[in-house]
Amino acid sequence: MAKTETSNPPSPSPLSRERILQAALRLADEGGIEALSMRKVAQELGVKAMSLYNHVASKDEIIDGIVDIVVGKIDLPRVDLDWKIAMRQRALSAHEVLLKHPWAAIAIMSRINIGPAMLRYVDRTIGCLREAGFSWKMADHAWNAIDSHIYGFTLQELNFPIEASAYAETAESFISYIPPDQYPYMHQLSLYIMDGSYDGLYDFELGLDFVLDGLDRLRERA
Amino acid sequence: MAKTETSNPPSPSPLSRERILQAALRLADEGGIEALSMRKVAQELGVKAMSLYNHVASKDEIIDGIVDIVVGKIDLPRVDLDWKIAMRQRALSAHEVLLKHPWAAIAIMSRINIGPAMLRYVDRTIGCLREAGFSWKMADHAWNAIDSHIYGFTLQELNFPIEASAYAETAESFISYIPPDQYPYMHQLSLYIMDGSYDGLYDFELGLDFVLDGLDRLRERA
DNA sequence: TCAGTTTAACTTACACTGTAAGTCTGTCAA
DNA sequence: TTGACAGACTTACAGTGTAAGTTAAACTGA
Repeated sequence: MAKTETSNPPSPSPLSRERILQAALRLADEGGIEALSMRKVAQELGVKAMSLYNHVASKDEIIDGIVDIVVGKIDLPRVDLDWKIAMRQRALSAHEVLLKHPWAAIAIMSRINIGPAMLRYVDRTIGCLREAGFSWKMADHAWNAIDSHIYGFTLQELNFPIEASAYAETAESFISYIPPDQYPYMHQLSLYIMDGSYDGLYDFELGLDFVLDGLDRLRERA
Repeated sequence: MAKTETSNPPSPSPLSRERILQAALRLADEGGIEALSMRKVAQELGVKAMSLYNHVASKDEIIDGIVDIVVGKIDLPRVDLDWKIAMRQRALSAHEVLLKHPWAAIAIMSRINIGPAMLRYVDRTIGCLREAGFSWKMADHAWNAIDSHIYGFTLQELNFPIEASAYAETAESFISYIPPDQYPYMHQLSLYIMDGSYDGLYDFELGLDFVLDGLDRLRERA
């Protein structure tokens, strides 16, 4: 007899670690990481929860996996460029990627991640700084200072609306919690944001340049 | 008849929002925020879970409450000091407090917090900067840049051992994940940490000063 | 003093979570 | 044809937050 057409792919779409991670990533992007459950991932793939365990060891492994996928989207620093330009590009790319996956920054900061993309990312960063003349110790400190700004800034940003127009609205809805007699400065600032004389948006590059310039002076002194 | 001795305090230790928050804070400090459940908090107080709802609206309100308690422990910036000194003291105090309550940094960064301690903390910070001559907009940006460093640095730090000796051990346990051919720079750096030629500890004040110095130059230029 | 109201505890129940453990079925090699 | 195995399945358990209803004690006004 002729073989059935199912013999090539044993099922219309066989489960795999890759397909599970993609589905989980989709769910996290849509509803945040707290919307991620084994049952929902399974449902997304037309399968029961326990079937996932044939391909991944645990939910933690799934989260580690999608974190590494996201980290893999960050542009690696180019060693052929001036270190400051390379670090700036890397930071801007990281900032952009983390905004696209709002759950990711916290996931990265609250767990130890040693996926391949993360290791490559850190290795290239330290390498770029080392080649620029930083000592091992200073390269390590520089990387830490830059990333402190990337993650700290982005996390603060994610707690607030990104759009300037929404910002004025948000200020308006919060102003009732900020009586002028108790919190005079915050009250005043909120008024400025509400009447549009200031968009309230922060500038990622401002703090980034403070750090990069400081590192530059340190490098020249050495 | 004489009144029973229970008439003064109706029970040996009546439940209250305050007592609930203290118990929750204790639990979070001991086992992290994921160890915090309504049932465990209740048990800690010799009571059943649902009784807590007579005093707090939800688990979220408890978390908001303990976050605000922790924020309240941070030294407020003193307006009578030079802004840079005041901001440095505030940052060091925040860093110290966040290390004492390792769950708090993430809780602060991943939720909108408008408790009284937080409002006072932000108000005094903006006020201090405003009195130092920053415009409203620049005061806002300055506050954001400084806090990006505080939270970003502390969160990275919390994922790693604080003790120098533990650092070398940690490097040793992770080195097998870092083959030298794939991650040459990280491998090298790990070796330096393992053999003790570098303690691997980061310096909170390094990045902090980059930000403060950058802000200072901005202020002088205005 | 007694009835009525209020407070704050209680129990029960529901829908959800991650995952340990065991079962069934279809494909392939020998 | 048979045995192995992979990969799906079901069931079950201990945990979660909290909606809903109940009970018992304490305070209040007549």
